[in-house]
Amino acid sequence: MISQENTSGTPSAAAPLQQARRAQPVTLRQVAEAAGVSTATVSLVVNKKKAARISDETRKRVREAIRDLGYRPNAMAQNLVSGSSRFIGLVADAIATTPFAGQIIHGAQDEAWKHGYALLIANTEGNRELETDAIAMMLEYKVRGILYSTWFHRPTDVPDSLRESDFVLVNCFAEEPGARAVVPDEVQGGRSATEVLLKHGHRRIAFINATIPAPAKDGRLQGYREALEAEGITFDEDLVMEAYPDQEGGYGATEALLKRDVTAVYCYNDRMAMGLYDGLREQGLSIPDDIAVVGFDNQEVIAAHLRPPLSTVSLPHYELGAAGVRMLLGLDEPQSSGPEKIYCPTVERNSVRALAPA
Amino acid sequence: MISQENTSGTPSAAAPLQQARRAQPVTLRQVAEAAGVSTATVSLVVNKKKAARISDETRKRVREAIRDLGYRPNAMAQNLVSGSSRFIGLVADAIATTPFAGQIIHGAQDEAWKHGYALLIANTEGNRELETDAIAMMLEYKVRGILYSTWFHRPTDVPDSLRESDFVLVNCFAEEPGARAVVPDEVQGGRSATEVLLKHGHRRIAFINATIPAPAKDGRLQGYREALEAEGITFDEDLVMEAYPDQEGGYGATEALLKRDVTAVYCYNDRMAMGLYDGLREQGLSIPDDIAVVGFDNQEVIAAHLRPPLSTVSLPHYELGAAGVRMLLGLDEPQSSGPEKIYCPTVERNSVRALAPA
DNA sequence: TGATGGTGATTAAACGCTTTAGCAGATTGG
DNA sequence: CCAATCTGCTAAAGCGTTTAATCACCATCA
Repeated sequence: MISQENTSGTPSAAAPLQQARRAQPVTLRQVAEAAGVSTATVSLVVNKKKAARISDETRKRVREAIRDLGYRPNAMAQNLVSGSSRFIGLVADAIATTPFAGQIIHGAQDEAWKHGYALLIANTEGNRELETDAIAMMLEYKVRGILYSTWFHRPTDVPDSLRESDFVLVNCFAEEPGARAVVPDEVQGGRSATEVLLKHGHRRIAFINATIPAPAKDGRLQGYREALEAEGITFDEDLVMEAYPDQEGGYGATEALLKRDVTAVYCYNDRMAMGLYDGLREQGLSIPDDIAVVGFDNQEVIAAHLRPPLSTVSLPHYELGAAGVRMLLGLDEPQSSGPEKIYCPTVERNSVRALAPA
Repeated sequence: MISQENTSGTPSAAAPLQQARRAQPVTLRQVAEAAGVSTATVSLVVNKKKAARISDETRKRVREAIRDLGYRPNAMAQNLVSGSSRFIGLVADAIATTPFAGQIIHGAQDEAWKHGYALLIANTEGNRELETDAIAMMLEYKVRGILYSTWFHRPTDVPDSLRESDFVLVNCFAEEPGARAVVPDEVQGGRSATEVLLKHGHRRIAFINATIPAPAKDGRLQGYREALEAEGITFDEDLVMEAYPDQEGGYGATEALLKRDVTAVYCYNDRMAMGLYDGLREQGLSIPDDIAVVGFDNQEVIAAHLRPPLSTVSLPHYELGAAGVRMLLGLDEPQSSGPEKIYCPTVERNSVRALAPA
């Protein structure tokens, strides 16, 4: 633990209030000298090579030296010599606005660590230039591969430099053949959302869809249809409305919704549901007694804390991140074609109640 | 662009549907050979050393070789030889639940990149074991230093291994002398929140504080007092209430609030304000006409989309991240003592209106 | 003419580690 | 008793860079 620069034991005068100047990191060689062995020997015990023939005596001496000196291997030197880095890159387009990217990161990190990889993350906030720099940085660190993720499910184009590495698209996809991708299963999610309502006896169920085109818009609608039809209910186009997918949109849809005489409504997302709550309340209607509501996305801050707490369908961001890593590493059996679709689980809270028999 | 393993031009049969097997990264040596010069020469032109004497002719040949081969420097080799890595570690305790950590990351990354550093991020989700592993990983990558961040402002203890590196606490602090820290200026924030109300003519202003102890609880209250007193209004203890700092808490505080006969209320955070909105609406009261409301935190999903949009005070997470990096790198002049306090700007929306003269 | 200086490059060592081949000495086998 | 085998360890090469030292060549100058 002795600094090579300052063996006097007194704090450097140059940095009086600062933390003590860090010693140069301890190297293998220093451990070797301290233990009176060669660096090769130290390396062998550090890496617990079973095959290596080292006496228990020596092993012990080395381990003590390691402990005494506080040795930490230099991962960069290891990567250099092993020829392959232990990094996986993750570029995200919006880490700072929703927790969605955070959940992807969380999942990716857990899975990556499980396989001995560290995550190199870059946040681009939609800035193309930053993105290019970020990918360049990852390429220079010779990452094992790159996860290219977006905060909402959408088509994307593959940046040129991305192609210099192995990559997987996460929560987005590209037409480009050979571009592997993981996305949420919107259709199944839409089906699940509708089934929650169906299960409680609702038959006339409205769907407030988004106005803006997106895979979610089509998928969630289709899921709604499928669930209805599986119950023998004919799809009624009049029951699907459209609004801008945020609180204001949901609020604004209230009037149109009430004209439909439904007992339940499935909203494109939680934010719309939040707005709708306000609209419904203004009309003196109570949830879930007068009308049942389900959302989509499971945005905790909103869904779990609305009054009553909102039943919704969860976007599997954590799983997307984890599955992205597995796909990158080739651990899942390869998809026959198209993106891998991840299941969207439903989370039931209190915005749906069994329909009282008429 | 020619793979050493497969020069036939046909895709490897081993990976029919997969992406083409990546070629081994191009090295300096290969560029040197292609350009007919030594590796030293290539290195010199890559790094644009002004001092180096290289003919334009050679420079051009080298650059062409670089372009043709698609050369990218190996950052790990660079770090190795330069003796110091270009990494800054950032450990966060909750990236997956709120966007707060995301904003810290965003700020830290921008500032780090500005100085040529890449961010090595680890999410611990409050798991001590993960945290230890994360710090170990960063230490092995010989990071320049570590930013240890928490998602809400609180005291923390410094994990032992953290001390092996330079570090800065971000959004948290420790008694430990020499532990540098950056935190939000809660007192100023509380003052600002109150001033928004004062500025619009309000005099009887309630404060719904949190029940759980935290620097924010004390600081925001003190700011409230200071702002009041600066206006010559004597602090009335009866006007400060306490509730659990979430939606339910805010909702539950409605009744107590209405007993106080105030024209405005300042909530400990946006989530409480959200609950309070519900409570007020149920009482048939309108915001901001019957009562003005300000929150704290500026949680976008909530504050910007409540009806009416909530005026609030922003927690400067982005700035915390950036300032953390600057402090780590020793770019800001050192604080005389205690954590550096970052300004909390107010963001005015529509939940406050000038008080009509009585 | 020989010293001096400038130009444009190269050589070689070093960074911290892994790993293969090999060495010396002890033990065993025939 | 010598060869073969085993045991415990080390020497040295190599990973992809950077950089100080050096070199060959040519022009200039006294």
